[in-house]
Amino acid sequence: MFNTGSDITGSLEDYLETIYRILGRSSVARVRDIAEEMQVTPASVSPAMKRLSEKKLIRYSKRNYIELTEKGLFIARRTMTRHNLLSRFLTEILGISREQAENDACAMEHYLSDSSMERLAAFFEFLAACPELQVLIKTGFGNCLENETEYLFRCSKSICPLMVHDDKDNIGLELLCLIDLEPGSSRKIARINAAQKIRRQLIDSGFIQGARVILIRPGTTDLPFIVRLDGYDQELPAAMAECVLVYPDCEGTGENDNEE
Amino acid sequence: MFNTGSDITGSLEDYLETIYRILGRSSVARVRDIAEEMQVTPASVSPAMKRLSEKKLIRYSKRNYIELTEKGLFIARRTMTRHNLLSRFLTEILGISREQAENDACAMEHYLSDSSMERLAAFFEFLAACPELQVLIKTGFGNCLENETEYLFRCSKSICPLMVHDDKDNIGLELLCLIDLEPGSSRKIARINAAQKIRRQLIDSGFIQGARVILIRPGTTDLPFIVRLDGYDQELPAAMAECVLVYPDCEGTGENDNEE
DNA sequence: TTCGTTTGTTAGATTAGTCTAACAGAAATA
DNA sequence: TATTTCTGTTAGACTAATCTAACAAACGAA
Repeated sequence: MFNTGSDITGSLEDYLETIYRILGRSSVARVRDIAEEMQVTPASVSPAMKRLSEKKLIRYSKRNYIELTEKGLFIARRTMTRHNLLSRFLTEILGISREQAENDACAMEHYLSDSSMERLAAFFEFLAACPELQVLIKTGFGNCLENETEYLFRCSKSICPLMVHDDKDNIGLELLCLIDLEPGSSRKIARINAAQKIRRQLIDSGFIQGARVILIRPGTTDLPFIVRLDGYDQELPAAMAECVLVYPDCEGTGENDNEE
Repeated sequence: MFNTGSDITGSLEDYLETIYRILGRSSVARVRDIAEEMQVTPASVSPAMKRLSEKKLIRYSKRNYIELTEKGLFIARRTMTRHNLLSRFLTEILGISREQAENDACAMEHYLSDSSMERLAAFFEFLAACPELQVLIKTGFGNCLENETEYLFRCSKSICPLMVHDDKDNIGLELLCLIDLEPGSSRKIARINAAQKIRRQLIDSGFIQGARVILIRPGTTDLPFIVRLDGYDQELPAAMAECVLVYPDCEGTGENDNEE
């Protein structure tokens, strides 16, 4: 349905990757092994092997062992590498659980382009070359995630020794709350100051750092705020609007300007 | 084929997202607009609208305007948010071109789990709260990418003021080259010291930072090295093996230990 | 009001991927 | 050797998504 980089489908890439993985730990790969590993029936594997065989990605004659061709090996390895890179990013940088990361990576690996893959690989090399920076990111971000109950992102000297600004409660420049804006003002979101359910709801609705919001109509505890995002007006109960912190200047920090 | 988070397919999520985007900029959404935006024929859109209608994600009666239901709006927004997060990560952090990033994000957005999405959003908030760190990552990584011809990752004080180790040519601890290892030794990869084609080939083959390699048989300029990776032996011409730098100790730096 | 033009639907084909159920070949066992 | 078990294939059904070609409805303009 979507492009996969190679000229084969995501499903076939998965079959190749699975064969690769099996051959990496045992001497032969059979239909049954593949079916088991991929949680499909052998009846699904058979025709898939036929398709792979036609595309000259595996060597296979009926009821025999399965071998990867040069070309098949290449695609399998590349897919596996994408998988590893994505999975490592999710676990090592974002701190996602191994299981969830594997899940996500399994699906996304088919759609990461060559250039993105290369950059992601370079990113890990960069972090490896800068161990101090890597530690800073991991512990800093880890710290932020830990006090999830209050979900306050504070950049203090204890987290980030780079800080040049004063070690205030906040991040140096004061943030505004969405509810304090004048009607009609347009700002960029700096942070969602909420945890759990409210945080999830706001993020699902597109309230992410760097996104631009316009306050259309202020509200009260009874009357929801109306806020424009992506050119779309949506209602926001006061309890939620309170949690949206924005930059004080219209342009945001300028750092993340990705508007046209 | 793969799980999408919502209980609908990636294709239907795309339709919802497109409708959302169209309604964000104009007052009505018609079959023709959707077909044009998604580069499919109107004959493909019609049945898709029927499927969405059955799932109560849009309100649609034949030959009329298309409206999102509450539930459809929710899925559309969440998909869009995932898209934006992925696209921003690819452009802002990895420095991928906007076009390529859009492409990748378009496909991957359907498979990023809720928890990963939330973490990615938090990651941007974290960087926003630590502007110094953000600058460090962007400029540092950017610098590394720039001198692509020699593709040397050096962590010098000019890039990273955090450096506690000496400002040597290399990253503090000396790296070894794969070709200098004793046969049978197992090391983690630190960096690929090559650009362009050789770099691409090595990465495609799974030679990424943190991956474990075992030198099975040393080679010469004529005889390729044999190296084990993912339990798989592969031949590596000397010219390529020379570019693989590994950590001197068996455990790697310990930072990225993701072996079982 | 009538006739193009635009817009949307339907029919029918195709591809990919999955399943269950039935069958076939090979290996193991009695 | 005969029979049972394991393994793999095939047939047939189904779903999702796309296309082309033909048709139908609505709109606009003369």
